[in-house]
Amino acid sequence: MRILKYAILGLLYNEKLTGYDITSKFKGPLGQFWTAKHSQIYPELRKLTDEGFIQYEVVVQGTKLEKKVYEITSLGEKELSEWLEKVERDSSVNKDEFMLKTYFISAMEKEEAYDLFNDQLVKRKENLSKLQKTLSLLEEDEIPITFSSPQFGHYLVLTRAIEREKGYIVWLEKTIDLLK
Amino acid sequence: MRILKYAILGLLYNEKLTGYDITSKFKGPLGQFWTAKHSQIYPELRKLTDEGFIQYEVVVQGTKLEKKVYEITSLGEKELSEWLEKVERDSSVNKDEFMLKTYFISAMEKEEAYDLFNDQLVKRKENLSKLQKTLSLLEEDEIPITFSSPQFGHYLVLTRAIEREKGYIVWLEKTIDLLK
DNA sequence: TGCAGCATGTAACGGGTTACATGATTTA
DNA sequence: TAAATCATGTAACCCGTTACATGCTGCA
Repeated sequence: MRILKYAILGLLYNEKLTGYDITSKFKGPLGQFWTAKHSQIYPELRKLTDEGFIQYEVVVQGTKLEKKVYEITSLGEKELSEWLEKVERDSSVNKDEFMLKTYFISAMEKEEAYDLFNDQLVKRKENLSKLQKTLSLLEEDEIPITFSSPQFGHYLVLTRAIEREKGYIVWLEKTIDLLK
Repeated sequence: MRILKYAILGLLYNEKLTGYDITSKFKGPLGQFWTAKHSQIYPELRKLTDEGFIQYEVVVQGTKLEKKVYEITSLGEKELSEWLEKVERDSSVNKDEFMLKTYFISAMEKEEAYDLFNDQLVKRKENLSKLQKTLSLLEEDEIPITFSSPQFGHYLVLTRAIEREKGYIVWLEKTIDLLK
């Protein structure tokens, strides 16, 4: 129920951002666990502004380009806190089309399944190395990663995403062996 | 794009099922990676019937209760195969509300974060033990798990779900240690 | 006989994607 | 100067959830 609302409030908790910036954030590590397209973000920003959870300032870039720089209001911070405190009653299912296909593996030719699993293995490895590069960059910064630094959440999400990919890869390799 | 369509076709590949049966399937291990409510399933069954991918037979249960038992047509099998062969160009994001909150951990009180992580740990452990019980039952059956037995997909999905939960739990425990 | 589970549907609404649409700025 | 990127919006459509609505069957 309107989780995007909280994602935006959370992003604005630490810094002022434009709609475009928010869209970009979902292309980084955060995007491993939540995403939204700009076509969803702009109407949501409008709505949050109307509700008083955020406000914006028009900043002129160059000579003509007007951009809206959003910041969270105290009302918005309160709203964010309430969501953060609340435990979810039922964690939503992680839909995975590849695993759905796997469930129906008996309807495939063995060779076909082999190809499909190898393709998935390549993709997962690509994602893993991308994530590992991001982690290296984060660790290079030398900024100590402590609780209550905005880096901390970033770091936790990255390590979780990396471990998740590693686990997926191990399982894929094990399964590919069974298909030989 | 209409993945539920293929989920239903896949389920009907091995056995004849009613709408209710299909709904039940999503409550089992398959539901770890894909789900749908009956309110989505019945209209989809209607659509697939109109498209000629499935057909049904009315069976009377007891004295009055008429149920529709669906089976896949050869056209449906062809459609299913095409989907199974095709590699996904972009694997969809696994949305995870808990990880979204984690990204914003710097906006939480330490104690609050601690409670949240412990709650998640309990939930994940519960899910893990449920999955492990299901795996035991599957292995008790003594039916050899070979490629092209419908059990194989079931087995693969279960082992993947179990490994996924284990990885999540390890990460949660590691993070809880950091919060002490 | 009462209750859990079997069985099937529809309606309203909200979430999310794809496509349409436009224009400015920065950098190679 | 061309291309990539920054920047913002809308419209149509599909997917999915919640809620509404009904009735039968099997078992304790």
